[in-house]
Amino acid sequence: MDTREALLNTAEQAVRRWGYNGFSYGDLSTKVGIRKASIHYHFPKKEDLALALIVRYRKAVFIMLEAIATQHKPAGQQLTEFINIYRQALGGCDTLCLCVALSSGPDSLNKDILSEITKFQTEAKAWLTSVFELGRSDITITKVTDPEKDAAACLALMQGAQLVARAGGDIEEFETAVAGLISRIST
Amino acid sequence: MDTREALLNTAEQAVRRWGYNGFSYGDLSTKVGIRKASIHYHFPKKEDLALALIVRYRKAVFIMLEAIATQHKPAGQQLTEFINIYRQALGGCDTLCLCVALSSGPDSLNKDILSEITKFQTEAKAWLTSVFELGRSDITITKVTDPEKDAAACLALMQGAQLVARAGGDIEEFETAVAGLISRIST
DNA sequence: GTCGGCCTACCTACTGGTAGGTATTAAAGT
DNA sequence: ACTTTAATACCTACCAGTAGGTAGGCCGAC
Repeated sequence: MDTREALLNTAEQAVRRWGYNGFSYGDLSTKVGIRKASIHYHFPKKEDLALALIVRYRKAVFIMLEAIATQHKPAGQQLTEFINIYRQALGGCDTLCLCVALSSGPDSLNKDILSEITKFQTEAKAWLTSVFELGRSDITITKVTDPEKDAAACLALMQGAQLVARAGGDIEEFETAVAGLISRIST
Repeated sequence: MDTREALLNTAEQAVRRWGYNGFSYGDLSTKVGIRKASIHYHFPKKEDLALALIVRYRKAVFIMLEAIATQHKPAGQQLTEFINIYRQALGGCDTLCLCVALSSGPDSLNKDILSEITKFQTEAKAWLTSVFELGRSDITITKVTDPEKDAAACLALMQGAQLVARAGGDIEEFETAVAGLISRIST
């Protein structure tokens, strides 16, 4: 397997579980089976790794979202699939969306990483906005008045629901929190 | 000033800015003007400090919530004040609700702290549930069907909105995210 | 004379990061 | 064909800094 990719995969798991400060080059080295110093060959600074991580993550998510959009399903169904992404990202209530995990402690994060997080959120809101717009016209999402605000609220709800569910260790908390949104989807 | 309280105040600011790993006894010692080792006299382990922190925070918040509840204002107004608490907790977009800050990286957090977070969220949801129940009967909150789910969604929305706003560094992101909820409040 | 509250001095573990060396491979020069 | 060069991908050994935490002493107040 590609070492670089193995490093990214391992680091991603760690960050989504414990946040940016929750992993070290030392941890990575034992888990990937490579000496600590060798990691610096692939990612000179920890920030480089983090940046590569979130760029990869953002692209991966938006490949998924574009795939959903190009199928031209009803808006309600697209929204359901969006919620599913966040539900699945929770795993066994011990992982978060990488963006949520990183945006919670942006102390150690430099400008580039922070702007990547912002970019992720901007793109997500844009995608959601068009879904809510579609939902208003194809009537598969009810009570849509301002798609942009709905999109912002939806994204915040997903992130918050992940946080609450993870803290409680119970995915049911996620379900309860998003139930209201789901009930607006009409088949 | 009471040293113990000064430690808690300083630590709280730090945690709300940078999370649990974002402060150290070394930081505290310089900021409070006490030697590092002396902090261990007040809080033998860092976990002890964190626990004291969140217990104090939870109690403080619920004194505020009870104060709001006992005034017996319309539900819409109570909800507005709840939102205000979270808005103010954001500060200049560099602080979070202590619970949000802590629940984002629960690696280093032991059982006691985690159960305090859960307790906070349970109590918050209970408070919100009764507000939404009231809102349904006094008709100051619209579209209330399931108060419990509304409460869970509301709490998640607040936490998520804080996260998004903090990452973007713009309080307008908070406003946009909660606009939909606010629009359900009828005067 | 005991105890609260603080101190100095120190410890181990670990952090991210650097310096410099070593196989292996592939291309380039003659 | 044979050598040289260079890049890749790793290594050992080390660094300064910081983390949380401990041992034991000092001193004023009751």
